[in-house]
Amino acid sequence: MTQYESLKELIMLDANEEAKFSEKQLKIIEAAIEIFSEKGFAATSTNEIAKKAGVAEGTIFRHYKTKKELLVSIVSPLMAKLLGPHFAKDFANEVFELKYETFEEFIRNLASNRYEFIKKHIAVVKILIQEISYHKELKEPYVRLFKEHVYEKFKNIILHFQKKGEIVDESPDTIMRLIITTIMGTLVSLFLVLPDNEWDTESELESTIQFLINGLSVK
Amino acid sequence: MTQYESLKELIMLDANEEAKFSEKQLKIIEAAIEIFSEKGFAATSTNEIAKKAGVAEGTIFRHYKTKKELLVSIVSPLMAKLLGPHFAKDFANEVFELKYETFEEFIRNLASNRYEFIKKHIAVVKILIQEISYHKELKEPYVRLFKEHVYEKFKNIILHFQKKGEIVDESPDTIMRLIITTIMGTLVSLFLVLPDNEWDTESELESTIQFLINGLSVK
Amino acid sequence: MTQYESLKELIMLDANEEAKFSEKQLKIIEAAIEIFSEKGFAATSTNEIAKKAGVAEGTIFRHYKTKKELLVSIVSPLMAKLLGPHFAKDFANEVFELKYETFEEFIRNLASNRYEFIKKHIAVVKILIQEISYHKELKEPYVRLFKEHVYEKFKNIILHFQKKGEIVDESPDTIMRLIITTIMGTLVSLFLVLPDNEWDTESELESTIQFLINGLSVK
Amino acid sequence: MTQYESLKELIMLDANEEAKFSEKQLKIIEAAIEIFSEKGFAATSTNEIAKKAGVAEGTIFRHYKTKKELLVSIVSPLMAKLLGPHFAKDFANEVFELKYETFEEFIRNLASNRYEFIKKHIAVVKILIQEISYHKELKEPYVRLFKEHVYEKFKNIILHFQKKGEIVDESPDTIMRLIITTIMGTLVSLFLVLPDNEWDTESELESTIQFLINGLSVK
DNA sequence: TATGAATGAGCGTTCATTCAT
DNA sequence: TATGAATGAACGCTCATTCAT
Repeated sequence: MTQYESLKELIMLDANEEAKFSEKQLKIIEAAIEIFSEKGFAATSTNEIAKKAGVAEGTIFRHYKTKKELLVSIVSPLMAKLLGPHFAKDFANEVFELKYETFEEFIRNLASNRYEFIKKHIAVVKILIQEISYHKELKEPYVRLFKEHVYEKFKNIILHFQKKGEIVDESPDTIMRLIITTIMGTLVSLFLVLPDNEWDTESELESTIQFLINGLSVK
Repeated sequence: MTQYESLKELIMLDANEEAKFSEKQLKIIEAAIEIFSEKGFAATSTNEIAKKAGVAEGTIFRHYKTKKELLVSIVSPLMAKLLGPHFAKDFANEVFELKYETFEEFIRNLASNRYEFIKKHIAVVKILIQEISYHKELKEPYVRLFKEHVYEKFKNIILHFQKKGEIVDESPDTIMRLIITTIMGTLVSLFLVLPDNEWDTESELESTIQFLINGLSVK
Repeated sequence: MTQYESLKELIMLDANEEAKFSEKQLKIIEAAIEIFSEKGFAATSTNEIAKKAGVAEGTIFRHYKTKKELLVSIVSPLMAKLLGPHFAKDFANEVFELKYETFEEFIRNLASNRYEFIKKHIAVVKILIQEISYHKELKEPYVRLFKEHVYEKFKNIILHFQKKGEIVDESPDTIMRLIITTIMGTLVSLFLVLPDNEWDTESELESTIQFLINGLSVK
Repeated sequence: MTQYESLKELIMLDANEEAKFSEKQLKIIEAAIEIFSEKGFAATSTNEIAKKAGVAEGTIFRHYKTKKELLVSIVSPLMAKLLGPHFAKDFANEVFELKYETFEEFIRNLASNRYEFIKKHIAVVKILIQEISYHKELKEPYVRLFKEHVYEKFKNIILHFQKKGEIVDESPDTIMRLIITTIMGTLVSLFLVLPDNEWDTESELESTIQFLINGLSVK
C-alpha cells in the first residue's frame, strides 16, 4: 500500500504549490488506479471505484466530469515525469551533452532513474501502457512533448558519443530505439509481464545495462 | 485487406483437417479483429461487430457462446503459432540443439520467423498483447505451454552456445529474457508503438539482430 | 381508450403504405402519449413509460434512439395534420379561394375540421402545445411549413372576402391572428383548461363561430 | 433586465409590509424565472439556477425547502395579481357593476390592465401557463379564487350589460369564456407564440378590443 | 443456420437535497 | 446566513445475451 502513498505524491506534484486534494478525492484516485490497472479502464465501472473508495458514486463526478477525465488526471502527471529530469524543457542543449563523460554513465543514469520511478509507480505505468493507444488525449501530448523536447537532445547525446568513437556508427534513430526498447522492455518484463517470478530486479537491471553497452559499443 | 485473408488461414489452421467456417463466421472474426485491435475488447460492442460483419447480432452468439469466447477463439491459434515451429511439442531435444551451428544463426532464424509472422498478423498480436493480462483464459495456457515445452529447450540452446564460448556467461534466464525482450520490443515498437513512422523495417530488424549478437557475444 | 386507437391511426398514417408498427411499439407510443400529456415530457421517465407499456426499458431505445426522438415521432404527424386539409401543399391557389362561397362557410369549415381533429387527438395536442416552445425540432418545421404553404393561401382567402365586402377592412395579418386565436383558444379552453366542466362542446363551438363571424363582419 | 426589476417588485408585494428579501434571494428568483421560462421547470436544474444566480446550491434550499416551493413562490403572487384589481376580494358587488358605464369601457379596462401587466411580467406568465396544469399547488388555489371571488362578479357584469341590451343574449358562461379566451389568446399570441414578429402590440390590442366588442354587441 | 426483437442488468452521469463548516 | 462537498436515488441509455420465428 506504500506505493499508493507515493502515487498521491506524484499526482499532488501536478497541483504545485497547494496540495488541494480532499481525502475523498485521494481515495477515489487510489481506488481508480488499483482497479484500472487490474481490469483496464473500459472494464472498470465507476460504481466499483466508488465502492472501493468508500464514497458515493456521485462524488466521483463532483471531482471529475467524466470517467475519462479521471483516467487522464491519473496518467498525465506520470507522463510528464517519465520524460522528466533528463530532458527538461529549459535545459540548454550544449551543456547537456557535457553532463556525461562516458556513454556508460549516460545509460546507467537513464536506466536507473527510470527504474526507480517505474518501480514506485508501477500501477499507473501499467494503466498508461495499456490505455495510451486508445485515447488521443493521452497519446498526443506525450508524442508532441517527445518530438519537441526530448528527441533532439537525445539524438545529440548519441551523436556526441558516436563522434567520440564510443558507440557504433548506426543511425541515431535506430540506436535511440534500441536503447528505449531495451530499457522499457526490461522494466515492462520485470514488473508487468512476469511480476510473480522472483527476479533480483537490481541485478537484472545491471545485466541489462551491461548488455546495452556491450551491444552498442564498438569492439 | 490481405492481412485478413491470412488471418482466416491462421484461424482455420486451428480447426485442422476440415475448414468448417461459414462465410458469415469469417466475416464476424474479421470484423472482431479489426475493432478489438482498434478499441480494445471491453470497449467493443457485439452490436458494432455485427454491423461491421454484416450479420445479425444473434448470429455471433450462434457461433460463440459469449463475447469472450470470440476473443479467445481469435487469439488462441496465434499463441500456439507464436511459440510455434522452433519449440514444437514433439520435437526431440537433442536434435534441436544441433539444428543451429552458430548463435547468430539461431537468433537470426528466431527473429526473422517472428518478424514475418507478426507482420502478417499484427492486428491479432495487438489484441493479444493488450488483453492477455486481463484474461486468465488467455494467459494461463500460454504460460503453461511456455514453461512445459519452450523453456527447457530454449535454455538448452543457450547453455549449448555458452559451453561453446559463443555467448556471455550470464544466467540463462537473464539471457533468455534479453533475447525475447529485444526481439519482441523491437517488433512492438515497429508495428504498434510507431506504426506511422516510415521505418525500413527489414533493416531495423537487421540492426536489432546485430545489436543482440553483439550484446551477448564475448568480446 | 378509443382515443388511443385513433392515435395509432394518426401515427400510422405517417408511415404510409405499410403500417410497420409492432404491437410493442404501439404500446410504447400509447403509454408515452398518456404520460407525456399528464406530466410533461421532461418530468416523464423512460422507466415509467416502459412500465406502463409493459415492455422492458431497453425496448424503447430499440425503436427510438433517444427519448426526444420518441417525442418527435409522436408529435410530428399531428403537426402535419393540423396544417392539413385546407392548405395542402399541392393545392392550387386560384381554385382554393373559390371553394368557399361565403366567409361563414370558410370559418365554419375551418373550425369544425379542427374541432373534430383536436377532440380525437387531444392528448397529443396537449403535448404539442406544451413542448413546442422548448424543442427546436418541433417548432422549426412547423413554422416553416406555415410560412411556406399556409400563410399565403390563408391571406388570399381573407383578401378575397375583404374585396367582396364581407369582412372588415383590417390588416389581413391581424384578421388571421384573430381567427386562429379564437378557434384555437376556444378548443384549448374546452379541452385542456377546463376539461372537467361539463360544456356542451358542440354548442360552444357554434357560439364561437357566430362570435367570430359577428366580430369580423362589417355591420 | 428592467422586467426583472419589476418582478422583484411583484414578488416583494407578496411579502407585504416588510420586504425581507436578501440580495442573494432576489438573485435566485431572477435566475429561476429566466431559466424556468426558457427551459421549463422540470428541465431546469437547481445547479443551473445557482450558477446563474451566483450563489451556492445550498443557498437555494436555505430559502426554499424544495425546488417546487421556489416555483410556487415565483408564480403565486402573479396569480393573485392576474385576478387582481377588478375582482378584489373586499370589493362590494353592487358598487362594482356601476363602475363601468358601457361594455366597451369594461372590456377596454380589463384588456389594457392585463396587457400592461403581462407585458411587464411576461417571463413569469409563461412559467405559469406552462406549469399550471402539472402542479396542483398552482392550479387549485387559482381555480378556487376564480370560482369564489371572480366568477360571480364577472357574471354580474355580463348580466348587467345584457339587461341594458348592449351585448348578445348568449349564456353568460359562454360570453365570459369568449372574453377571456380572446384577451388571453391575443396576449399569448403576441408575447409567447410570436414574440419575434414585429407586431405593433398596442394597435393589435386595439383591434382585438374592437373585434371583441363587435363580436358580442347586438347589431 | 440466421435473424433481429426483446430483455433487464448495468452503465456513466445528473439530480434535488442534506449537512458540517 | 451561506457554503459547497457529499449523497444515493433516479436518470437516459447501452450492453451482452436469449429466443421465437
